[in-house]
Amino acid sequence: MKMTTQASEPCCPPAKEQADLRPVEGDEADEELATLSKALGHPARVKIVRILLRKNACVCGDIVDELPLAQSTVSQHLKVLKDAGLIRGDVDGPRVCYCIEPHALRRLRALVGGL
Amino acid sequence: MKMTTQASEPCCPPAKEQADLRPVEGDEADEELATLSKALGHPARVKIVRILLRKNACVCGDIVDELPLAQSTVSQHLKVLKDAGLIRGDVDGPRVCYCIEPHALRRLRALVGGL
DNA sequence: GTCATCTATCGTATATCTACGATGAAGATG
DNA sequence: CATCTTCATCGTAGATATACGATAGATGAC
Repeated sequence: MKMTTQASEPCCPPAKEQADLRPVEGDEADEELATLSKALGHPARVKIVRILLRKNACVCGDIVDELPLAQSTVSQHLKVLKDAGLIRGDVDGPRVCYCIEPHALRRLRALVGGL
Repeated sequence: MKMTTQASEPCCPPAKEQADLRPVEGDEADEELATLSKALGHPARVKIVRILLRKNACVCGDIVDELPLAQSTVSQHLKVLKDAGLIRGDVDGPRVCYCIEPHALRRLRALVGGL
């Protein structure tokens, strides 16, 4: 029998809305926008982000089931998103719970909006 | 003597604001967001987009001067942006005038905002 | 026509990306 | 302890990206 997504304790609390004062222009902003964009620059990764947003909570394990890709490939995509700061992965026993980093998404929106 | 950016006739008129009714979710939207993001996924291309936005008009020729890259490399980046639909290039005599495709940028904002 | 200018394209070398199967590490279960 | 589950990492093959110099094509100036 398989337990599916039984997030008893939320690993990603609401997180207080905190203003991001960094500039949306300049070399650093350019690098940042490029990094975040590159991370979103693959359909599978866009889908992963949507999955995490849709459930609006940690997703512990069954991301692979929702994509037509091998487990190792999904793990690689998750790593790309994590390295870019867009998602977070918290170890919860035998599995890892992934969730969105809301402030990274807000930052991306700010940077794209600043164009 | 070198003529610099003497855009007598604007190749990129204001373009009427037209609502984009396409969905911001689903497989097609995912592909679209991935394509646009990928195009922005390099600092040089972010800078190019900013240059075009800053002048708010066609830029005819001197994009290369603003980047620490060879002319052929800049041309390649421009092609990536053009293939993604983010910019347009109009031949104007001996040079080519590049400008932003405003609706593509709006579409990107809508897609990112829809996350 | 000849020359200069601007840009795209070709060829090329190196690096990164993307995908997979196989293996390894950590925790749960018996 | 032995086993199962879950996920990361390794190794690898093929594709794509990135950068450059060299070259070609188109246009304007002479």
